[in-house]
Amino acid sequence: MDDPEGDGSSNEYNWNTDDEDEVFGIPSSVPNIIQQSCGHNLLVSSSTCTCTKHGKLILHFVGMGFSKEQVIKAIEENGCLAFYLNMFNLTLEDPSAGASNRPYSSAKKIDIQLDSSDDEDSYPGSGEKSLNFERDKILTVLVSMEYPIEEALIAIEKCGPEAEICELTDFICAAQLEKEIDSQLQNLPKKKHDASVYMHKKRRDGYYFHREKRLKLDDEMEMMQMRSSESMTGFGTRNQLYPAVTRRLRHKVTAGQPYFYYENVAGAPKGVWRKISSFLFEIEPEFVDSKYFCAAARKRGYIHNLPIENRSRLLPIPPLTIQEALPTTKRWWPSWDTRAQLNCLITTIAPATVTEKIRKALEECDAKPPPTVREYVVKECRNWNLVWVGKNKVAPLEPDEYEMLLGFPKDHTRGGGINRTMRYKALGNAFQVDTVAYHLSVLKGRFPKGINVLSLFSGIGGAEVALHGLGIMLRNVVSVEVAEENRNILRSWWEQTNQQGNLIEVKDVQNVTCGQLEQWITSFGGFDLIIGGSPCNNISGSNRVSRNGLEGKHSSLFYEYYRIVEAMMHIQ
DNA sequence: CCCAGTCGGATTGAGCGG
DNA sequence: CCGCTCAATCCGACTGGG
Repeated sequence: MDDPEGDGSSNEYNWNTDDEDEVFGIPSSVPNIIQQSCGHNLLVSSSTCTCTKHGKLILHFVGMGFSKEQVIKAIEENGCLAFYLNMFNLTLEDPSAGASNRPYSSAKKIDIQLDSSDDEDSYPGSGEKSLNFERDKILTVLVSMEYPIEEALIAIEKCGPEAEICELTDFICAAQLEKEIDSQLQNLPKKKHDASVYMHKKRRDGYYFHREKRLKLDDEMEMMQMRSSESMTGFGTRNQLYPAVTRRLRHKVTAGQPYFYYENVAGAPKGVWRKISSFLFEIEPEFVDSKYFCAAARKRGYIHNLPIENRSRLLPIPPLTIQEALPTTKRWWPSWDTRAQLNCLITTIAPATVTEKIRKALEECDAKPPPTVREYVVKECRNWNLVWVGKNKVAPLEPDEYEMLLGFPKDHTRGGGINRTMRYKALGNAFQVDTVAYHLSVLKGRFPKGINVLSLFSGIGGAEVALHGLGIMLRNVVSVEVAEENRNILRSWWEQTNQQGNLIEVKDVQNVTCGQLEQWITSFGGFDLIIGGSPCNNISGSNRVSRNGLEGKHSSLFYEYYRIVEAMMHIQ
C-alpha cells in the first residue's frame, strides 16, 4: 500500500493527535524516551545524546513494535548501523521477540557483510568514530527508507560525509533514473540536449543535471497528465467529488513530518510543475478547478502530504452558478449568454471602454441582436468576466463579489486604507477558501487543542479563514507576507473573529531562517502545518511581459518555500 | 491557423500639494 | 510647474485545443 497514513489509522506513530505534551518530532504515544534518557527536549538540535540524534530511528522501531527501552539500549550499546542490522535480524529470525504486534513484514532481507575494518579498526580516535557513526546513522536512515543499501553506500561515498539526506536521496533517485533514461535514450532518435552544460558543473550539483535531463523527458507525460481537461477538474464531474486519486500521498520522505500544503496556478509553462514536484518530495500535484466549489473557475495545482480520505466541505455549500450567486443579474441576463459560471477571478478588471462598446453595440440593434453581435458580446463577457447589471449593460465584478465567490467573509478586504485596486489585486491572488478547506478538512479532529501553522505568502489569509471555517482552533500562526496592506487585512480579520491564539507577523520570507524556526519551535512546540502558495506572476498565462517561469523575479520565491519546508522536515 | 483563457505589468493621465 | 500617487487603460505573450 502506497499510502500507509491514508486514513490515519495505520500510522506507524500517530503523531498529530495529542499536542500539549508532545515533544517535537516525538509523539506523546512514546513520550518518555527523550525525557527519561537525557532529560531535555529533543528539539534542542545541538544535543548529541542518543535519543536526540536518533529520535526518528527510535520511532521507526517503536513503530515496528519494539519497546523503546530496548531500542535506546541497543543503539547506545551497538552504534547505529549495527543496531539496525541487529534489530532487523531479530525481526526476521524471531518475530515474537519484541515485534509480535507489528512484524516488519514489508522488509526485505539484506545480505551485507559488515566490513570488519569499518567495524573495529576504523574507530581508533573519537573524531573518526564520530564520523563513521554519523555515516552509519545516515545509512540507516536511507535503508529504513527502503533504498538499496548498495546504492545508499555509493551515494554517501560520492556526496561526502556532510551531505544532507535529501541530497543523498536525490543522488540515488538520479542514479536510478539515469539508468532508466539511458536505456530509453537508446530507443529514441539522437538529439542534442542543452542540459549537457550541467555535465561540467561540480560534483555537488550532479543531481541537478540528472534532474534537468529527467524534466525534459517527462515533459510530454506531464503535459498529458496535467493539462488535459479531465485531470484539471480534479474530481471527475461536478457530482462526483470523491474519485480515486492515484498519486502518492504521505511520501516516505515526508511521512510522520509536519503537514505541508503548496499551491500555484495549474497552467504553468511547460515543465514547471514537474520541477516543483521534484523539489517537493516527488509528490504529484492535485489539480483542482474551484468551479466545483463556487461559481467561478480557478484552476490550481496543490502539492501536499495530507490524507485524502474523509474530506468534507465547508457548510453551507456556496452557489455554483452565476445566477444563484448573483441573483440580481438574473433579471438582465439574456438567454443567448449561456454562461453559468465565471472564469478565473484575476487581479485586474475590464476597462470601461469594453463595457461601453458592448452597450453601444447592443443599443444599435434594438431588442434582438444578430448572432455576430451576440458572439462578440459573449466573447468579451467571457474574456473580462462581465455580468449583466442592466438593460444592455454589463459590468465587471465588484470587490465584495470577489470576496463572496472566493469564500471570504463580506468586507474582508474593505477599508482600513485599502483601495479598490489593492482589493482586486489581493483577492485575485487569494485562495478559493472552500477548495482549500476541502483539502484541509482532514485535519479536523486531529487537533482538538488547536493547530500551529506556518503560513507562507499568506496574502489575505485564505488558509487561516479556511481553517477557522472548519472549526480548527488557530493556536499559533506565523504569517509571512510581504505586503503591508495584506498583513493589515489578516490582522484585522484575526481581531474581528476573536481569535484566542497568537498571530506572529513576518514581512520577509528570507527572515525565516533555521534559527528563527527553531526559536518558534521551542516557544510553542513546533508547526503542524506549513501552508502557502508561492507567487505566480512569472508563471501565470496572463502575464505577457515577464512570464519567465519558476526562475522569474517573483516566482523564484518558490525556492524559499522549498527551503523552509525542507528545513522543517529536518528540524522537527 | 485561429481562438479562448490566463493569481500581469508598463504606460498614461487625472488629481493633488507644494 | 514639478513630483508624486492612484487608478484606468493599453499591451498582445504564452499555451493547448479545435
